[in-house]
Amino acid sequence: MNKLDTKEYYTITELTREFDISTRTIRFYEDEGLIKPVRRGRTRLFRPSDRRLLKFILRGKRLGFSIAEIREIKDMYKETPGEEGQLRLLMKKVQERREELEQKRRDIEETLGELDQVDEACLTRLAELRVGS
Amino acid sequence: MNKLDTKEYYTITELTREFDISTRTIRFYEDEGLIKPVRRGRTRLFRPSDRRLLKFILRGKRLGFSIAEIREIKDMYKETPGEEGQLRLLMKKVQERREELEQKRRDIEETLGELDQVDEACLTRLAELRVGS
DNA sequence: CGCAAGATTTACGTTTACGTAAGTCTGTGT
DNA sequence: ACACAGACTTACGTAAACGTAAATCTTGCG
Repeated sequence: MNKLDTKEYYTITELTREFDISTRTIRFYEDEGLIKPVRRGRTRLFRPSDRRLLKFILRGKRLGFSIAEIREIKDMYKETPGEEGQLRLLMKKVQERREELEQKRRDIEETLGELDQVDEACLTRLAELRVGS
Repeated sequence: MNKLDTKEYYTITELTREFDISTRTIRFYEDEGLIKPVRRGRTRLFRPSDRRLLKFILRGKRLGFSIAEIREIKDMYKETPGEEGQLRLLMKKVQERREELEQKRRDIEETLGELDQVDEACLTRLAELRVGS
């Protein structure tokens, strides 16, 4: 279906180039148990699912989450638990993360607003220079 | 005008309590040149502007920015430069940060969407349990 | 066959952002 | 006068997230 997702396997360097990260970083994530590529001999082979996971990790990093937090969030996607207590616990965690993300979103809006002000001040100043202040 | 912002000075512990951080953290930010509280003897006195700056720093941290990045962003607010070249440079930096923040925002939306899915799956599962799956 | 390219493991090094003593100093209440 | 709370400096310690170097291993190509 999707050309980008139909490739059987990716090599580690393909991924480092696509995402602009080092091999060390990818291997580190594997050490941390976040990715589990298959092997041909000693060589790692990354499936599309591994690639998606890597994307997920990097997205988390951009949002300032630690490896531990990314692991926790990843675990929430694992499988819906069967027992009610576990379900409630999971929903609680989901809610916490949601609130955290909503806070981040507010932080972003505020910061963007401030940047807009800087930008406007710059434009004003530029106009002044044109006229000759 | 604003009660929360009319206090002349805040002590370091007042701020640690308000923002739930340690004195070490605040002093560290001062060492990094981000805050410059005045002194009465050796004791630090934080003005409302220092408090706002601290808020700004913590907001940056929540968004995953490093101290160095926060410093850079803070410097963008400093004063609108007079020279055209500097103005263009500043506007370029502003634009870069803006794009970065917009990326973070997209990341947040995606993550929130996924969390919603988890939540829904939980609710479905709960309903099944009620009926007796 | 031989070698350069790209993969691997092992392991020590480094930066960032504080944590955590240890020892002082100072103002305030009793 | 004295203790005690709260602030300070100095400085070593640490967890997280990789960077980097060294020493193999494998494999396709001329």
